Amino acid sequence: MPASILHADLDSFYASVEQRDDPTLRDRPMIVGRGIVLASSYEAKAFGVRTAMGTKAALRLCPNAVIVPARFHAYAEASKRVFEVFRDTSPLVEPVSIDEAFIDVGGLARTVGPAPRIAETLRHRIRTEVGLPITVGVASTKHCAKVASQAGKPDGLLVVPDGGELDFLWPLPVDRLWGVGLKTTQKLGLIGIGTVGDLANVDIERLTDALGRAHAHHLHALANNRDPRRVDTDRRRKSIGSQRSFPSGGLTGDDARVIMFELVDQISARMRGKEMMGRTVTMNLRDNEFRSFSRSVTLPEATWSSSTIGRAATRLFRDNEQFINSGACTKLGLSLSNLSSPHNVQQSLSFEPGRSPEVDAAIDEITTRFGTSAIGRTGRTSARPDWH
DNA sequence: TCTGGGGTCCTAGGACCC
DNA sequence: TCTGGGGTCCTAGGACCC
Repeated sequence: MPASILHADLDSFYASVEQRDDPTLRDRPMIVGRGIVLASSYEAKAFGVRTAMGTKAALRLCPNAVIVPARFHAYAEASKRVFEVFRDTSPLVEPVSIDEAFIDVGGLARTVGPAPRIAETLRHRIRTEVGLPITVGVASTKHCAKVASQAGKPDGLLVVPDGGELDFLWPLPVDRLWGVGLKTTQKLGLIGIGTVGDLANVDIERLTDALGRAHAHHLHALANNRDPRRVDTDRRRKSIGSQRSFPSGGLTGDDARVIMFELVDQISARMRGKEMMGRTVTMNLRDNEFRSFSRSVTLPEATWSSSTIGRAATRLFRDNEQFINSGACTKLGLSLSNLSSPHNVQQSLSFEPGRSPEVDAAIDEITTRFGTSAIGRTGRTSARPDWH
C-alpha cells in the first residue's frame, strides 16, 4: 500500500486568519478567545499557552500576548476557500473539522504525480491563494497520515515512506495516537505502556483487561499501523446542538427558561437552514463540580419546528427543574439527533405508483409531509423512507 | 488550570418483538 | 407454562477531538 493518503491541517487556524487579516498581529504572541483560549499563535505557544486554558492563566504565562475576540464568520469563509483547493486537488476529500481533511490522491499518481509532490503543491496553493499556513502528513493509512501532520507542525510536510510506518510511530508517546486522551494515557501508564511501540507489542489480553475489548483491539491495530478505514467523502452530520455555560450560582429559574427557548430557536433555525429534521431531543446539563449528565426524548416523527422542539425541551426542563433552580447548574445545552432530511426521502424512493395499497399510502404520506415536489415527475420512487 | 461550544463514537442495560 | 436466541430501538454515560 503506497503512501497516498494526505491529512491536511491548517496551523493554529483561527489565530492564523486573524494574523492574515490584521498585519499588526503578525510575528507576535496573540490569542483568540473569550474566557478561554480558542487558538493561539506559535509565538504565544512558545510561552506555554495552550488551547482550552483560561485566558487569565494564558496571560500569566505570556503577559505580552494580544487577545482578540473570535470572528467565526471569517473562519467559515476561510475554511470554504481552503476546501475548494482541497477538492480541486482530488475528488476524494473527507472533511474532519473546519480546518482539516483527509485527501486520497492514490488515483492521481499516473496523471498528476506522486503524493509528496501533490502535497507540496497543495501547501503552496493554500499559502498563496488563501494566505494561510498548512501542514500536510502523507502516509499509507489515515491514522498514520493524521499522526504525521501533527508531528510535522507548523507549516510543514511530513511524508512517512511506504514501509517506514512503524519506525515513525513506535518511538512516539501513546497520547499522540488519534483517540488517546488523558484517561487512556493514564490507564496505559498503569500497565507500563508509554510509547506507541510499547502499545504495539503488549499482550492483547493485558490490554483488554485495562481498556475493554473493543478499545484495546482498536488501539493495538493503530499502533501496528493497521487502519483499514477509507477516505469517506459522504459523511453526514449526526446531530445539531447548542449550549451555554454560566458561572456557578449564576443561573436560576426564569433566566434558564429564556435561555432554553433561545437554544430551541437557534437549533430549529439551523436545522431549517441545513434542511435537516431530527427525532431525538437531548438536554445536557452540568453541575458546579463539572459533572455532566443528559436526558432525552425521542419523538414519533422527525421535526425542525421550533414549537415541537420547544415542547419536548420544556418537558425535559420540567423534569430537571429542581436541579436547574438550585443554582448548581453551570451549563444548559440542547441538541437534536436521529437526523434525516426531506432530501434523503426524495432520493430513497423509487417505486411504481398504483402497484399496491402500501405503495400508494406511502406516496400519500410523503406528499402530505413534504409536498408534491417530493415525488418525482415520473411518479417513480421506492424503498424505505428514512424517518423510521 | 477552575475550565467554551461544536461535534463523533462506543458501551451497556432494558423494553419489545419474533 | 416456561423457555432460548437474535435483533432493533431507546436512554444514559463516558471518552475524545478541534
